Amino acid sequence: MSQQQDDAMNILASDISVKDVTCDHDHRASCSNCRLGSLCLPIAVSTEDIEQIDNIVLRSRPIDKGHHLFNQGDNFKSIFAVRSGTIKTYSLSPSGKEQINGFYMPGEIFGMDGISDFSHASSAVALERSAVCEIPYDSLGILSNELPSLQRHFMQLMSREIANDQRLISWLGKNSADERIAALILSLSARNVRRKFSATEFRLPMSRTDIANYLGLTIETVSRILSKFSKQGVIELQNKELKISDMEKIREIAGIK
Amino acid sequence: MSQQQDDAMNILASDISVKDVTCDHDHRASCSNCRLGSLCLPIAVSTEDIEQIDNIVLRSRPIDKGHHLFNQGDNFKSIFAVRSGTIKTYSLSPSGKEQINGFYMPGEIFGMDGISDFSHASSAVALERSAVCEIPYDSLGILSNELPSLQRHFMQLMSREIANDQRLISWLGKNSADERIAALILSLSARNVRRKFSATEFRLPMSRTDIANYLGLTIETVSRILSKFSKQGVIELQNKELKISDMEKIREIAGIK
DNA sequence: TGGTCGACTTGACGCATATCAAACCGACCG
DNA sequence: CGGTCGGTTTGATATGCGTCAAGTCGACCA
Repeated sequence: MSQQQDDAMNILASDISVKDVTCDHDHRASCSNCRLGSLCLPIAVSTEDIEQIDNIVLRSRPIDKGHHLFNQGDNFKSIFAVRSGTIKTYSLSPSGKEQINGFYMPGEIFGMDGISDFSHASSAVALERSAVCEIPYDSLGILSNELPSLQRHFMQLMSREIANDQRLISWLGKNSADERIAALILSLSARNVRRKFSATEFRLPMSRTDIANYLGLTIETVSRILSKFSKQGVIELQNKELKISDMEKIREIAGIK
Repeated sequence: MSQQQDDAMNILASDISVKDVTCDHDHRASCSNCRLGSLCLPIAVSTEDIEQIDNIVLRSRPIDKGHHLFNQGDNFKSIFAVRSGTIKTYSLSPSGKEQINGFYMPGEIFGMDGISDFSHASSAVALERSAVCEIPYDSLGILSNELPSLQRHFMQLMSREIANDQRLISWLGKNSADERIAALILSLSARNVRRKFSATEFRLPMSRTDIANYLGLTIETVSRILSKFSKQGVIELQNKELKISDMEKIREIAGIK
């Protein structure tokens, strides 16, 4: 593996936070100087407005791998933005089966499924050491009244979540295991690009089990298909370090997504 | 089939609109006297507020079966509420395959996937003669500033859409064809109940092809399973007229949803 | 150094669902 | 009345993925 790749991986895995968060309550980072700003905040929001937002956002100390931000059924108080690391959300069916609803990476917002009935419909857990910003929903509502652009932005965020979910529904419904996995790889790649990292080399932050669960497959199938892709030369994979060797081919497998 | 059932079917199929909409521009029906009011409007909204909402809502003449309300890629202007009939939304993959995203019945809201980038991510078509209320998004934004409860309600609606989609993701990912079909039947039944109609006898407003597409199955599998359910005596089915004979059994098949 | 454990890989086999093909049925039309 | 057509049902066969089982690899620890 190249040094350049190592660098990209390290940046991806640890991102902004690692040095910032060594103190218990890190209030130094703010929305205005956050490197993710334009991803998570409305572009339309002016500098003064950002300061107001800053005032309501709570910044947590780092969340260790495996620790929960909230659990299914908890009272809904806040939505969250990922600052570093990866968060997965999942729900348990009445019979106790886990279903992963999404993976959230830096700059992405989650927890919006709790708004409708003031109780979280899913649980959120850190897949690696992560940091998040917590945005209390009450404060957000009040602030939205003063900042129409903020309100619009949140509608847009929720709308995007809806569109994303519906795209996932399409994949799951009628695509083969090959297509699903290729599509996931492309999704991770695109989100990496959005954060100005490599489109072709990154670390899979989740386990094979999580990938399988998310895509509605078994872990064996995921493993087999990743091996097949490797043998075909479209990817290179060592543990969780992924390199896309043939982007065109991946797109083709995914159905030109 | 009983007379009572016939009545229920007719009401379900035609609902409020048929007599109202024979004139070209029907402005008589209003949110305040709409029988669906409490389903689609915020319960918290007061009577005076409803009048304000009334002012921004456009009521369309009936949409004939097969006609579109909007197409994928169209500029986003409004969201819609179903007054009568059934609307399906679907998107086309780059390769041209259709994927149905949802079926919307009276009192339900759709079109919210267009907010994020001002362009509809899906198309909406009437499965039968239907009527809808169109709510211009601009007016809604302005009005929301004056009516905080309206804004909250819309956040809730979108949140519910997210939660619904995520539930669908769970079904599609890891459930058998039997479970999917049983779950769809239960969903239709529950939505009927919500509108104060029969839980056990109603008309399937969509074709077998649509059911198959929505659930990620083939039409043959859908047909076979519906036949099997009939033979087992858990449902009775003649064309699109459905009667649930053994609700417990359906729940059991669906996995106690 | 060797041992254990969890995450992952690989192989053999079976089943659920897709695919292919044909027949049925009601609606509409000449 | 017969003919055609779209939507649906039913049957025979193929296959993709799940299931079960065994094996590999790396991390951690005594």
